[in-house]
Amino acid sequence: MSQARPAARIAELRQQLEDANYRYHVLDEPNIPDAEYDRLLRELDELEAAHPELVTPDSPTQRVGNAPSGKFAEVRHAIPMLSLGNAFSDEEVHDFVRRIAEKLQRPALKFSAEPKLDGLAISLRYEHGAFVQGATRGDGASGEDVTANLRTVKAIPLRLRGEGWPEVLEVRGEVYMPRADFERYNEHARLQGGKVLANPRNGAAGSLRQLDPRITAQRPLAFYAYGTGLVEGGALPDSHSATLAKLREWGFPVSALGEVVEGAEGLLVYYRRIGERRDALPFDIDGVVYKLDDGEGQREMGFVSRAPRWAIAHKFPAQEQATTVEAIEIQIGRTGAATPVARLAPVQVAGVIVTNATLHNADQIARLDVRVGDSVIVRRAGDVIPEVVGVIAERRPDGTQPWTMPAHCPVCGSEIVREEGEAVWRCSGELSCPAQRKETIRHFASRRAMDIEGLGDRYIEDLSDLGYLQSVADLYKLTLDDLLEMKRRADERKPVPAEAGSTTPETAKAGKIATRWAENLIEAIDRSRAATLERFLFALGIQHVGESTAKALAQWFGDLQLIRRLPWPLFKRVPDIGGEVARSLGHFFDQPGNQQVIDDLLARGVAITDTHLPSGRLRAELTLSKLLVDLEIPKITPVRAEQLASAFANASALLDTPAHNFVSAGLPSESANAFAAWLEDDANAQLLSRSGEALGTLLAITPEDAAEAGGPLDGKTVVLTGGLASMSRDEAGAKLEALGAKVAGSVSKKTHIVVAGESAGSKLAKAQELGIEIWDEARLLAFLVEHG
DNA sequence: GATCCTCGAGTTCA
DNA sequence: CTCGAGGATC
Repeated sequence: MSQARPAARIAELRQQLEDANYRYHVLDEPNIPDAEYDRLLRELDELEAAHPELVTPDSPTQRVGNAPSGKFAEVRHAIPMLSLGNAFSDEEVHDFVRRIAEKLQRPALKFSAEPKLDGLAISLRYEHGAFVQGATRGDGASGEDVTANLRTVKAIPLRLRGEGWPEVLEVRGEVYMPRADFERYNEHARLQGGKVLANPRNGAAGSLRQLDPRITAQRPLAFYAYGTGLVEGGALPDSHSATLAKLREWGFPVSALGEVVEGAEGLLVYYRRIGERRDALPFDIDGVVYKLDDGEGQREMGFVSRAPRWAIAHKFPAQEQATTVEAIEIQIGRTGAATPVARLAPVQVAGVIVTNATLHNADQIARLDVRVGDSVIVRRAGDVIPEVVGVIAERRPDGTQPWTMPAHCPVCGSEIVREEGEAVWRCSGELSCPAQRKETIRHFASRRAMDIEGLGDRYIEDLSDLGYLQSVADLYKLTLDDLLEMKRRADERKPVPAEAGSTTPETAKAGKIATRWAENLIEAIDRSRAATLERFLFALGIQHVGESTAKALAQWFGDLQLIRRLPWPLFKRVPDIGGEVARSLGHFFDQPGNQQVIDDLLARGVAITDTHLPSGRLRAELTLSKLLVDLEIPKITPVRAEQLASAFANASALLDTPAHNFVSAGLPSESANAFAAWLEDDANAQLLSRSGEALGTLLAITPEDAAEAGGPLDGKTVVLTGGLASMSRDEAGAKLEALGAKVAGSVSKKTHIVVAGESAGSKLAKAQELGIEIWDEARLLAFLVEHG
């Protein structure tokens, strides 16, 4: 750099920075890394500081102004910023096209179509190529002067590029916040304890209304141009698409998704294509906009009140809606978990009517401070499940109270309690609580458990309320007559609105249908009698025992009679079962009521189809030292357990042993005393004795051969995502497991292969990010064929 | 004790 | 799908 010619260097730096900006925001082809950009900007800043006389308002260093202005001035739009008519259905789009075709008497109309960003409409005024004023849309006739804030938006050029632009040019477009930037900003704000933005749209709007442009400069705002306003001292091309192309040349970002399409069919195809990509786009859109492309046609169509007749916005079903909370009720789950659910005034969100939304737990309610009577924003996040995003504070009616968890279960009246350090509150009624009983039955009968088809929620409700089902075992006691009687009584209880003049033949028909239903259900229950151990264990609904743990238990121990009598520390020999889960299993089997249910189930014909000996892999795990560690005795570390195990032959030898004998075994006196003290508790001594016996029994029956048949996928972790055409994901998972793979539910760096089916989502994205091997369905099928 | 990875549990509507 | 928490690992 030559000190003698700072002006030349300044001009060069500005050019480089502007080019970089243009390539980044308009062409989407960055040419220099961010760090390099920052370096150039710093150099320019220093040069300008040394030569203040060379600073111009359109320099890239001058984006962020200083003094907060007091208030926004009003700006009158030379040409009003119009609103657009809306279309919500295909029919309305056809009407729109038909109206134009009739008036213009022209077939094959061409439209310029582009996504409608969910941001804030603004107007930018350029005089002789320099950005002089920017305003919000306001009411369309006049808006607020937010020039200082708009200058901080890097996607907005401070001076126009190229040539041929009019002396005065107003550009219209949308300021928005890209979704990823919004998330990043919020994450940062949360960490700093700052204010979190409700959604990208509000974020963009709020950012532009900041009085201090230095705050706006920190917000990740972006911009797309979609049209023009006043044009003086020059002319624009006479079609919308060509105008957009010109704007792009002059330095404005223009949506890359814009297209020129023909006729109503073309518009609808475009609408669907964008709709499919909606979730994957980096920004929120609320629809697409169609504009008649040629200027002559536009002029001929003219305006109706304040909207052009040559353009329309075709909206997507709203993903977020406002509604009111009519009540907050709690639901009791299978484990007694009390989940608050908001009852909402019905509202259409993303195509379905939503009346309920989970509030997860009491903490969540406290965080959002949702109250009965509040207006709230409801969203169907990504998939389908509605959630309350936030409260509209301004609309809170007077006299509302913060919500609190009720002290008693609304179903059984038992106390609702919360374990130390846990997030969930639980009804303490256990199986005396009808709600928990019903949920337990529902879980038992569910598809992935015993798979009793036709036993819907309503019937569980009725059967349970009318006393036919005290426990899951009673399912296998039901007779055809029971079911028919139940149905009759249930109908009496809550009669179906009786149709006047209902005739006998109809009643007979209803009777036939009921009989048919009952027969089918009885048959389904009968089919479920043959169950795998894995499904059966899962169906019991033991806390912390889901499908995966149930499967591990079945594989390692193989026999229900063994499992149901195992002291809890032995469960810890199975990988992924720790103290918490082991105790939960022990607690379940310790309860006589549960053992009775199991006995009843077996007595009524439930038969485990795959009983076998414990897995050979278990043998290596069956040592006294491991058992001693699993008992969680204070001061007994693996090293101390090892010492005890080598000095004593078995668990019973440890009983009734004075502490000094433990010291002779090599234990420090502290550990020896702690162990002796632990043994003094009868319950502990008994647990040790029982566990020792169980250890011996297991050792006696566990086969020696630990070798497992090695499959081609041994040791590989596979994740399935998306839909497969040739089989269900479950089937594919079973086949992969048969080849030795471990099928996991989520992608991590430990994953070896991801099988991506149709419309795979975030898991596929994550796999690509982590550079994990990805198979499509064809690859999977080829592999399965190759290996049997 | 911290961190990463999984699993369990709960949830909506047609 | 998302959250919370249990288990494994360093």
